[in-house]
Amino acid sequence: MTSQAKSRRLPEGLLDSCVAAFAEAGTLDLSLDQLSRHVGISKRMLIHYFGSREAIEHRAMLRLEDNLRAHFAPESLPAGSSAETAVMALWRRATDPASKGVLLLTMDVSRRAWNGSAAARRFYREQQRLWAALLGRFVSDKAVVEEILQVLQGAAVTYLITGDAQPGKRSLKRVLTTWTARVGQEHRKRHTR
Amino acid sequence: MTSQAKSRRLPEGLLDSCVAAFAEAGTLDLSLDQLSRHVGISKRMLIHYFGSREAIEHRAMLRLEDNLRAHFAPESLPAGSSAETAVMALWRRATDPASKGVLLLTMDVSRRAWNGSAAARRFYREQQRLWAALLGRFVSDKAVVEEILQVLQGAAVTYLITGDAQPGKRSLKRVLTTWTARVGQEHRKRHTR
DNA sequence: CATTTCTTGTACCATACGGTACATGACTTC
DNA sequence: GAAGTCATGTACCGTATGGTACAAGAAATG
Repeated sequence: MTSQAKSRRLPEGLLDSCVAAFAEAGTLDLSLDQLSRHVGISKRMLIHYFGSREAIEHRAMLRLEDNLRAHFAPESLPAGSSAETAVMALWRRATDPASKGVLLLTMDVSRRAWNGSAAARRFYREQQRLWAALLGRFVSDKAVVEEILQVLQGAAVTYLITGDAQPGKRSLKRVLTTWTARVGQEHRKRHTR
Repeated sequence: MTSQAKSRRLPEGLLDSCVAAFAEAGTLDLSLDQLSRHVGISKRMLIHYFGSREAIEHRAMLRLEDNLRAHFAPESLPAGSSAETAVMALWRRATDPASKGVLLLTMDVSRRAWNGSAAARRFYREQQRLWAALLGRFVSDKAVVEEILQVLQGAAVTYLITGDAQPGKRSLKRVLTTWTARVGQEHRKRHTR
């Protein structure tokens, strides 16, 4: 017997309902009873379909990963836009009130990651990779991409706790403008030398 | 009857033992049974002294706040050092393996803050204020202080999850060097104009 | 010394959790 | 239509949790 002991084929939309419930709760720490109430199916059947609570969490993470990949796809950004407008668009999308639950949920997964959950760590790594690739389309300097990633994470924490998205926005803008300024400057130097 | 229903005078060192146990666990989510085992006192007596589980958490947060204030006191930094060396020293201290539990614990409090706990929110606000004041001693530009705060938080998340303190270190250094470069440049401009 | 108050251990309670046993009915397949 | 499989509800189990009842010593206080 391999790792997945048993997991029947899920009814249409069940997994999405679970992810939606988790997002609304802003955490994966929903009891099976609460979850079952939310998705309109008995706890009994949840276990029946998924096999275990852990399996629910695991599959929910995978599905969330897919959703995020679609939500933050490169194509969804205005093509050919400057780095600054692109990052600002990303930040606006991340802090969209309608997506707050999703942001909370991803932060909850991050917590599980720093608490040692292997699945959560995988999720985090993948998420970082996704964002790095996305940013890399607009920012050539890898060090700057790295810095933006750090700022984004910190800004998300600040936003979730204080409800204020402005500090993050300002910091991101600062990073981008100083970078573009420096790049332009080096350009000019190289050209006038 | 006011808010604190009952809380006897605590035995010497009890609160510190609790904070130490929380730090070792890296979270406030320790059951009373586990906590009692750690501090060598019965669960019965924990409730007796503190009044409730919630009170334990609350007082532990306050004590942790004191500890951090002492640990990151301005005097503890090399006086008259440059902004960069100061921030690097802070980062080194924050990511000291011996303090990993404390860092985990503060992040756990942050999680409680974004989950709505009023006490945790207060802790977070105070913590931000403390760091901002500390950084303000070395960095005059408030926007830069704000940015460093965001980077620090993001860097802490990255460090806790991946175990790698280098990305944070690099990003912090980047912020500082570009800032000092810009400041020096403006200085020169102003002087040579 | 008698009485009251404080301290502590043991045993317990109610609740919530993830998960299961079992029964019952529906559906398929020969 | 008999036999087996699947889907589902109800009732339950074992465990962990925060917290309490109660009793019995220990210490203070008249």
